[in-house]
Amino acid sequence: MPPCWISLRGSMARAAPLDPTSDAERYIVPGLQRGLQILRAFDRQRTQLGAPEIARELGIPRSTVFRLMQTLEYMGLLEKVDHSSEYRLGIGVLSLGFECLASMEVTELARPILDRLRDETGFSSHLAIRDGADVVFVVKSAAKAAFASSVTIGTRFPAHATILGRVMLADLSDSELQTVYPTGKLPRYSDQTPETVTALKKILEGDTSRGYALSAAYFEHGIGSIAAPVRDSSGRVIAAINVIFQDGKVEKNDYIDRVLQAASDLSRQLNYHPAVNKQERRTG
Amino acid sequence: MPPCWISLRGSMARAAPLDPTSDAERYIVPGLQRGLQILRAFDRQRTQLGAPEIARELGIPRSTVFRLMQTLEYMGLLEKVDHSSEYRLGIGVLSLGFECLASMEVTELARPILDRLRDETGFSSHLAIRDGADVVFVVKSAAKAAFASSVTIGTRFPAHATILGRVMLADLSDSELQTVYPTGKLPRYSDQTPETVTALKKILEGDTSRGYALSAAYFEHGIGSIAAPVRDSSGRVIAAINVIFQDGKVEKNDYIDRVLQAASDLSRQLNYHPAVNKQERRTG
DNA sequence: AAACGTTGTTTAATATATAAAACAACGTGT
DNA sequence: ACACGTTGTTTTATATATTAAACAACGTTT
Repeated sequence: MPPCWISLRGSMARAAPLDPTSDAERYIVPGLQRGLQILRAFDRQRTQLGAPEIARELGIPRSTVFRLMQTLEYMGLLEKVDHSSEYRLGIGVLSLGFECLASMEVTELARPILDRLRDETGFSSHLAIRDGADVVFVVKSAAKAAFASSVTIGTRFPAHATILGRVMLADLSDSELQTVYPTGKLPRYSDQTPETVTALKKILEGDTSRGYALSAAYFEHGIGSIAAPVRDSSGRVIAAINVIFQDGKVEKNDYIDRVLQAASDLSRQLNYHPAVNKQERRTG
Repeated sequence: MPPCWISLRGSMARAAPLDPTSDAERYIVPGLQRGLQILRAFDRQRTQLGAPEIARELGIPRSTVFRLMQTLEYMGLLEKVDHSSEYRLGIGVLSLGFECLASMEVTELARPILDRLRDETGFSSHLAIRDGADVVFVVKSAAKAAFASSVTIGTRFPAHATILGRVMLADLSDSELQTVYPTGKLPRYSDQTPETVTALKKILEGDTSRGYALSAAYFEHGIGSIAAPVRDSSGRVIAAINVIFQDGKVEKNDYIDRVLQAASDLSRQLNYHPAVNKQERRTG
């Protein structure tokens, strides 16, 4: 069963602005906010929804949802499912997402690199970026083998529970970590997931000194992963590359260099110039 | 220079509702509509925009745009570019588009088929669906050669001017064509683009009898293409598969069967059962 | 340096969307 | 056949978003 935290509500406001005079939420246009909330109510599990269902879930009056959905249909973001009264996401939403992707330089450059990594290792490889406490997959090169990655582009995971995320979190300063995790508490997904920012930092220190991260038992048993950071010209980590495989069946060390190399290649294309004490690793 | 009709405004309302009592546009929520218009103002050419610019372009008061953009930022669909006052599309939009893709059965099934087609022919292959008078690319398998497809997922083209589009339009009845082209006039993109629905129908008849469509001089000189329709269990054309190549340099007939086979494979996976008089074609 | 055009942000009057209520049209169970 | 719960749609008073105008803070030009 697909895990429920592959949810798209990651970067999204859950509640309506509580206090109209509160700082960040002072000028929120409800019509727009709720319209977007409606769009986000659709996901892989629930691909088609009716107005009443959404109204209940979001706590918005039926007639308002009705109007909003009509607007969304008019804009091509929703479409009526056959002749029923339910809606599903319309192809119009594609334009948005892909324009976003297309405008990200990294993704353009990453594709051939991921493909090569996939060919070299035989594993599915991904490029992900961080959005707050989430990692978001933006490019994927699926393994040709029977065991291939099932994550799709746009999928979100909790950063602290994935290798990809750890590699990116490791670049943050203490104060930046504080911003990402204001409470200091982290949700658990397996018995190895760190529970507090302090515990997370310990793990990150190890990752940082090695320059890559191993194993993914923090999140899901049986899935192994190797990840390495991608840096831009300023030296900051802006993304991460990984490969995934069935844990225990592979000798991880054989692939670390490949992943590091791919990440390093991409970093170089982004005009990252490694510091002097950074050693080049190469296989063979 | 990239052509301007690779625009995402295809399925979108250009003007605000003119007459509030007119039929289809009676219940449009302006806040939502304009918020989405703002999102759509971003494209490959203009990846970052400021509020004044958008206000001018859409004819919306500055202060309104300001509020809408603040809402969009709050929802994770826009993000401030560094510390300037400009915005770019945020990663939040990915969640929308890809949930849509993920919910489309075709795309899941199409990928391996497109990859095989690409490997067999050496050309970039695509799956596209039709949205009104547009074709929208939804899956792509890029050629490994130097000459690869530059279209990205989500790209829109005028259907009547592309092979992919013709293959899908050919499945429409006269009345459906009427709905798609109410005026009967078609914009021209090359001297071979049909100008009227009547002229288009002539071409479509030929495509239908052959079961595939050839050559793309209707749209852009120098680009060749072969496309074939994908049908669902009801027998209706729901998508189309194509390969593209540099025109004149290849013997098209060598590849027609491959494309037909790929389209047929995908159709069969969608539970399409060909009619009795439909002959199976196979190479070798 | 002063005048000007930008732009980001806020205010306040007015135009407008909202949401409760009501209606119609279903299906479902009794 | 009737009562009941759904749902799609429309109305209408009221709550709310909109927008012109104004302010502040820039950078340019003269």
